Amino acid sequence: MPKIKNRMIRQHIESKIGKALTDEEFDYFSSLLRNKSVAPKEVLIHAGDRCSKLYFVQKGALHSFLTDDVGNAHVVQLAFEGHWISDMYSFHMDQPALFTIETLEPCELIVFEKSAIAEACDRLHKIERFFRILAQNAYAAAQYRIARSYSADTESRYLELVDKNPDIVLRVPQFLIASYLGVKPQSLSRIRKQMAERR
Amino acid sequence: MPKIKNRMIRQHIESKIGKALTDEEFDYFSSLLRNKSVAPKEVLIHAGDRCSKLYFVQKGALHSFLTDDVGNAHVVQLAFEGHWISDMYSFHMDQPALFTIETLEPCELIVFEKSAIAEACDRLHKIERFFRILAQNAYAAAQYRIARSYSADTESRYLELVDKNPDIVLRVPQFLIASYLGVKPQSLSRIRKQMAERR
DNA sequence: CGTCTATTTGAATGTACTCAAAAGCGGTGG
DNA sequence: CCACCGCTTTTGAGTACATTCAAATAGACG
Repeated sequence: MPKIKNRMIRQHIESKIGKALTDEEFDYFSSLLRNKSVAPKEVLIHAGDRCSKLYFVQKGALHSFLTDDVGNAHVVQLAFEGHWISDMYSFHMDQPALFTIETLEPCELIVFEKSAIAEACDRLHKIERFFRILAQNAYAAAQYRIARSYSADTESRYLELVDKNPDIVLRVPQFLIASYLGVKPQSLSRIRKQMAERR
Repeated sequence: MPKIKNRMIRQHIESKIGKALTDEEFDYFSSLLRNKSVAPKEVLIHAGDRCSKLYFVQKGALHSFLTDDVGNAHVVQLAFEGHWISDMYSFHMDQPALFTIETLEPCELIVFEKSAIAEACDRLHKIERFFRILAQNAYAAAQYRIARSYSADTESRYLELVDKNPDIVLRVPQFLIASYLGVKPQSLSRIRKQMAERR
């Protein structure tokens, strides 16, 4: 029953734009999107493909990563309930995707096609605003992450990550967290050991 | 004469949204912004302040940087003609600025106040769209930069930077370029030496 | 219970770092 | 015009920290 399943996204939109959608507006918007269930370890987007979708996470966890020339994977984003994930570079720039996006858990997603978003933005000013705010928030978060990567060491960033996302250590394997923080799993293991030894 | 001075921004907006603004629309928009000339080495935003402005660079060069706990500066953005610069984190999140923004050359800027942008976005759907696309592009560029920082070494990123911005070596001191690339000036100097030795 | 993967630990290595000093470069004033 | 000054860039030498390689331990799952 999509009305129930999409309640989360309606609240999400309304809270971002700071005003309510009419039922008519939301029904229209709702008709443009679809729900998708995905098993763990499924790849939604392969690096190199074109990505013309945005995914909203209703339930589950995913990560995006890139593989460098020597074959090492680097986690770029970890996404949980209420987050968005996609290859924004590919989506907005019409270029091959930089990242691969893969589920970590069974996921309930809402899929937004690029064409549907374009249409909704044309038709409803409120939806255009929503996506403006979404992009701004994402950009601000990216800036913050860049800032932290310069100004804080791995230990601080690990603690901040766990603090903001307490269940991350249960839901995401440590080697992916290490990768997200930009270090090797051995290094994160040693950092955690040091922290434990200091109590 | 503002009409002439703002022609650049009008073209910029129209090219981003893919349609023309009426004279009426642009005159209204134009009335909300102001021009500003700034001498080199002037600080526009101090880290820690609230930043409620966006700057569009008509002429000149600027950089944003943050200072870490041990006093090292890290360049986050280099902005030239046709670019935007601000502390987007502060601007969108209403938090203290992460970065300091400083001119490198004499600059001609267009200043957008947050309140003016909010008003223009309310009034004109086209302007809302413009700022959506702007934020999306900025985010995509940030993702690309993160991807490159993982997958390419400093030498490749230096070459890419110079390639995309040939006059950067003339306009920006090398130690700032090094900082932008995330290394010490000594390291960039050595990298350049190695490149020269390989011919 | 056995297999596969993740995590931990150890030892050696390497790359960028710090400290330090010299050389280069640009602008100012004598 | 040249000498000096401040700042940037280069170069050298030693260091530190994450990395690599390797192996052992621990956990998860059929």
